[in-house]
Amino acid sequence: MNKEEQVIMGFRDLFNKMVWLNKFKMEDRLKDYKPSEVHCIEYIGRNVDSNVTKLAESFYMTRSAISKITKKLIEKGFIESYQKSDNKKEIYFRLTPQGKVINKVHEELHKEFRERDKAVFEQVTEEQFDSMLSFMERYSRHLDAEIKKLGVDSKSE
Amino acid sequence: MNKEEQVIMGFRDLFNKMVWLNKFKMEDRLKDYKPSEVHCIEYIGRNVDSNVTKLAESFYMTRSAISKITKKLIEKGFIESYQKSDNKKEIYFRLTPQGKVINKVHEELHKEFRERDKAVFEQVTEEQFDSMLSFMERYSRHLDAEIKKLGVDSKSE
DNA sequence: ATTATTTTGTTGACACGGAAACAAAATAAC
DNA sequence: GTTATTTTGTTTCCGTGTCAACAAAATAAT
Repeated sequence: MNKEEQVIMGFRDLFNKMVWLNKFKMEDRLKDYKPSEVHCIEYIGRNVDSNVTKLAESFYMTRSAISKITKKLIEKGFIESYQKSDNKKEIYFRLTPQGKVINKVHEELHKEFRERDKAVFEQVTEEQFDSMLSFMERYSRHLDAEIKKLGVDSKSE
Repeated sequence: MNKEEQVIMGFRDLFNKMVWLNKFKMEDRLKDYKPSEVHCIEYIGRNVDSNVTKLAESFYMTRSAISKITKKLIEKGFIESYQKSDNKKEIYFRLTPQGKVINKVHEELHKEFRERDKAVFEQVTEEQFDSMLSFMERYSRHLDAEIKKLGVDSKSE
């Protein structure tokens, strides 16, 4: 197995591991809240005028799925929807005070994760950081271009 | 946002993007086969004496899920189960000729993905590769240790 | 040897996410 | 200004994965 494959495979395994572990911790701390719900709360907390479409694109999920999650979050009172006077189609979301509490707990958890992984990151030099970041950015742009190709192709069929 | 967060977030976004795109391509080529099924076929093709438990641990999924997937794969004739004379409990899997065909197609696809991403990897120096790999390995071991802690704690409760 | 515990795999109920079909509003085309 | 197309969001149906409960075999404890 060459190094490219090692990077990809290691990448995948590491990611699965991290998601699994953090999900475990998350469910322990935020017992009644689903990961996807918390994830949405996080996004809505960070981005003003979030809507179903933006959330879906950001999470690589369907609008259908997001629509259901946000519906639940509204029922539970963590987010509320609002519209703008000049647009009767788009529906935006913002956190309620209750939602902000959840967001706070979520941020605390992330802080704990960072603390937990501090030792690993401390061994990384500035150059290594920059090298990894530039690699990821290049790779990401590359995939964006590939995805764009798909979009064009799928519509031209 | 500091560099650690950038790495983690970039990591997550990049991974989501890659999974989404490759899933798209995969479903285009292997129309009737589900990603999880193909994933299992890949693992069983690589590892002798695969069983439900090993697959579940490797994929960070429940035995329940794997049990259902493998059941389907047997019904479809892609894998077959066998046991050893000295153990009437454990059930192992191996690919059938038909399963090997799927595995072949799957490998072809991976080759295409590598080809597609070649340009990105060509810009990576040997030192950068080693640096990334050692980082991932360290991080992975670190998370393993954390997961191990969980196991001990959850049993000592 | 007998009993208790752990490991391994399966099943049924349920929740989550995707695909498709849909309605309503906004935008583009003419 | 009217019609066609696109965008945005929702709902229904269905497949997949998790959880909990379970049975059977293997292993540990005594």
